[in-house]
Amino acid sequence: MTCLLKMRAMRDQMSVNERKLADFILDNTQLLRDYSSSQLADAVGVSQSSVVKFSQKLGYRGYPSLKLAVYESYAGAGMAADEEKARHFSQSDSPLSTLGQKKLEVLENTVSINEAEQLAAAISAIRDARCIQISACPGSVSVARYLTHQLLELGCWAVFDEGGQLQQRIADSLRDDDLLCILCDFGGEESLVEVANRAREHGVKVLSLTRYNYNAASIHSDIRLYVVPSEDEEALQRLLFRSAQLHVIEALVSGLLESPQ
Amino acid sequence: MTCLLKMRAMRDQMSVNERKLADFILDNTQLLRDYSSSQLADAVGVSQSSVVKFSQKLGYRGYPSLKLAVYESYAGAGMAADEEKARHFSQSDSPLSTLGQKKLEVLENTVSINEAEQLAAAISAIRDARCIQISACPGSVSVARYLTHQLLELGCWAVFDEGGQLQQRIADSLRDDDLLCILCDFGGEESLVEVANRAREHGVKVLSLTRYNYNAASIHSDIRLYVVPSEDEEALQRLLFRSAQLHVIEALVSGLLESPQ
DNA sequence: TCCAATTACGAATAAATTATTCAATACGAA
DNA sequence: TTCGTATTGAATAATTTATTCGTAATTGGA
Repeated sequence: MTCLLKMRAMRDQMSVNERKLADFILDNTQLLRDYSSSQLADAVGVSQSSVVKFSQKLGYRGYPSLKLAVYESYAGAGMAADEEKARHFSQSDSPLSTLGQKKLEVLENTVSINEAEQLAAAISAIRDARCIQISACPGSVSVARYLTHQLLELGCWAVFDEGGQLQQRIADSLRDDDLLCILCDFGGEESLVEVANRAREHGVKVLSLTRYNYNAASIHSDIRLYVVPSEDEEALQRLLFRSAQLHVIEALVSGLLESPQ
Repeated sequence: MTCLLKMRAMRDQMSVNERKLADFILDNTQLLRDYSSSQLADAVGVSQSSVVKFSQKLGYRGYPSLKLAVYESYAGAGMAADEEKARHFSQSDSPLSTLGQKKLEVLENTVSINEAEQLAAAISAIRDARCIQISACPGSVSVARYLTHQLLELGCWAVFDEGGQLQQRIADSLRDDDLLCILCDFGGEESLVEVANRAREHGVKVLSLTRYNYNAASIHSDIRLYVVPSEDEEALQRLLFRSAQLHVIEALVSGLLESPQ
């Protein structure tokens, strides 16, 4: 900030050419980036040596130093506020970055809604379980598969009934040191609630990851994790929803990595 | 961020002197501020011309450009990244938020490394393809499955050979209006490159999503998407890698949602 | 108003920095 | 091994930056 400020402050006590330079730089700060001393001189209409002397008068060793100082100054000021986005998620119309914005929002909400103790409970439940059954509503099948894969990779005995026809049978064979994971969006899915209830009768622990609202699946669970859906158009909302589910799952996996056994 | 990232990513395929330079710059980024090309050359122990050539090889006009880019990169990292992340995900220390930190970093890097035009090309390639074969190295199988599922849900004719034994056969039956998607981490996987080459002989377009470096799979592709790996301990790195892959895939899906048919 | 005395300015030039050429050498694939 | 390619640094060209110096403009008194 200092450099540009200094220029503004001294503007009044400057000579004609110096003021021309100062004004130009203050108005076209970002142009300086790729101007050499003589280019700047031409642009302003002064001699190249004046540019150098101007730099030195402001206390810099020469033109390159001034240039850098101006750049620092500009970056410091502009970044924090408006230009930061542009720089940060550089090409702002790339699908990656626009999605990134929304995703960030959803993930933030998801982070803030889940209580640390529920997560911790989920992690130790998974770690301590003998077998893990995973059940999902149609919209979360791909996420469920992903979870299953990750758990198997970690050495957990996880099973996911792709079609859903065997859900009840598998649940019936669970024991009290097993875990049932339910993934769904609304949490109203009849069959899932049914499975959860039957499992609980056997003393099986139930973990649910659902949309954040008052729903049947969540109510009938011992451990409750949530996802906060976005407010976008339906298809995109589903995408973001799964993304957030995946985020929670990644958190579980990373928790398991940190505290193995 | 891009410049320093690029250096890190390319480090492995650099020549001796180039690597020396890269290492020095990565380790002493802030020193560069007041080093001339020959000072840097002396500090590293190479010739001044090597410094210039290094700059040019990385895509800059010359040493001053590189210097500025490094400076931007460094400043950008210091401000935007750190501060912003702190603001967003700092509330608690639950597994969700600590993971969030790292994840954000990886995603940011991934966003900044992928060119918008490559993404756009990927999206239209998927949209226009008659059939899409998906092939993946072991570490990316779960991601590949996820991608397959999403594409099927969008009505794209996608197929993924789980075990990998049929890869070649399926590839051979692709036509020139088809697409082959390759997902892998290092991109060296023999069989995948082989599949890509055979497919290309049939005029099939190849899209790759690999770790950001100079790798065989990427080279033999028409459309190249990348993921920038983190520097964490291995298991976590893999987790984050997949997460970033998923992010790119989500971007593709969201792109397809926006421009259907 | 006029006259030093100081300051500002730019052309010319010196100095420094950066970029290119080129020849020697190292490296890899055949 | 051999050929072709890539890497490297010394020499040098080109560009950029800094200084010198002479002239012009400005200031501040008589």
